[in-house]
Amino acid sequence: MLMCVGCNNTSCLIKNCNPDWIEKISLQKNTPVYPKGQYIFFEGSLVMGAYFIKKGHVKIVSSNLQGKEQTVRLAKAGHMIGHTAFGLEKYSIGAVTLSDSEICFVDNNTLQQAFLENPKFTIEVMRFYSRELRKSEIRTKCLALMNNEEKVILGLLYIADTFSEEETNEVEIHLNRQEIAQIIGTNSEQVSRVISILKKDQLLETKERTIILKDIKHLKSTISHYSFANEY
Amino acid sequence: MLMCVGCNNTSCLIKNCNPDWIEKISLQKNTPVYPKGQYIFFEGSLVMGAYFIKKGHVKIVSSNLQGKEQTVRLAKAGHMIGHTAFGLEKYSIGAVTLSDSEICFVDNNTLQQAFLENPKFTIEVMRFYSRELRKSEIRTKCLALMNNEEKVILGLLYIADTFSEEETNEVEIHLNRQEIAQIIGTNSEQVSRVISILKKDQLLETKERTIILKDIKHLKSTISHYSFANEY
DNA sequence: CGTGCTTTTGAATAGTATCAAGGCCGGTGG
DNA sequence: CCACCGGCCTTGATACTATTCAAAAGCACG
Repeated sequence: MLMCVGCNNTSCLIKNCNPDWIEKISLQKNTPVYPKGQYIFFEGSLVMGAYFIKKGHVKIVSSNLQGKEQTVRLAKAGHMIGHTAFGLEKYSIGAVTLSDSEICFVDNNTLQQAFLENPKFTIEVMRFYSRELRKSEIRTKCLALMNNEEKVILGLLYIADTFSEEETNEVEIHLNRQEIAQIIGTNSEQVSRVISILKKDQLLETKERTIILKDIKHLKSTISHYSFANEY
Repeated sequence: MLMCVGCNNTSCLIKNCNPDWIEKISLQKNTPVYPKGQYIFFEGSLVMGAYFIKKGHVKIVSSNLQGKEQTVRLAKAGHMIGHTAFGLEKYSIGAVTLSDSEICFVDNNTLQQAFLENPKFTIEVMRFYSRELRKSEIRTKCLALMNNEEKVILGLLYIADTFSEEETNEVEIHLNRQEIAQIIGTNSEQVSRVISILKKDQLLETKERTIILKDIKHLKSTISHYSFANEY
């Protein structure tokens, strides 16, 4: 049994509950270990509760019936995925791990009670959703107005932001071309082309199949006219 | 002074506060009347509080520095716009009325206190943001995967959903081609072309400059393979 | 009844997606 | 250890879609 007290994930939203509730949630939740590439929940399945990422990286995906898949959000430790539903409701999105992950699941009933009795917790969850909504809306704008090259740069920066722990000017990316393409709504060939151009411009290197961004600041500056602040 | 008690907007989130807080907010808020086409707040301005739409329709917009504007969300009575910020923070988006509107403004301090003391209110605001996030993510998918014709249909349905009060199979739309184009990330010519096609197919009529959707159900069915549920 | 804006439509252009082929590993099995 | 196989990546050619440019028609307003 993994207790929340002593959990090293300082950004976990559950930490905003008061001590007895943190213990209550500790006892109720479970925290499976997901290997890379595993589904956490599927599009169309029933919502039983919410997931709090303790460790690892996750993509939120949505498909059409022809099987084309779009990645609509990336999430990392401290993020909440799934959502809180009253009664029966189905996920309109799915979630897949991008790296080995540990993810805490809390069921709807416990969550509802926790919300009612822990205002600070509820407020922080609300603010989390509010922030994510803003980010999603800025992404909508970018995907609507940008050309392919700009979109690829946006995607790489978004991935870098999600995957790098500390502030740095150099980040490694381990997603393949297809996965990057699905984040920005294009195909793997286009991603490959843009990466080739950026390689010529010395903005990144590729070693085997990992991409190494060499100059995050410069990359950011190339698309900075689309939004102020570092929100993807 | 417009008091919340007796306000006919049943879907207002503030109604979830307890009676004394509803009165407190009533006394503090103010409710300007905005004519059509008016800015409620600008991209880049300071966040002083949140706005609750009492009456009317609003578009949330975001621009790049070249002046191209994208509409990222539509909002109607009962929706909350702007967001709750701690300390100094700037809007990354702007809001413009699409029809004559009445919009209640509540400042940050009052809101913070209300959140702390009205769990039900906070929960409903959280759930509102959660729902909007899901809708935004489904929109991301649609805009990424759809072709132009499908996007126009999506846009028309989204507008119809926002503007029509009751469930009906026929809705009038009073936005111009340019405004529709900005919702789906294209230009007015494309919108015009698709509308011509849909007119030939008897799915809509145009009278002067208003668009009348004649068969919402049929329009929905043409893009139904992109998502289940009626979420835009 | 002009004047100016929006809409519509066509044609030219640019950009993106698709198709196809070859190269580059990494893994497997001889 | 090496050869082969399969998957991913890269690049080019082609087809297609969407954007841009332009012109004419429609409508709204003074």
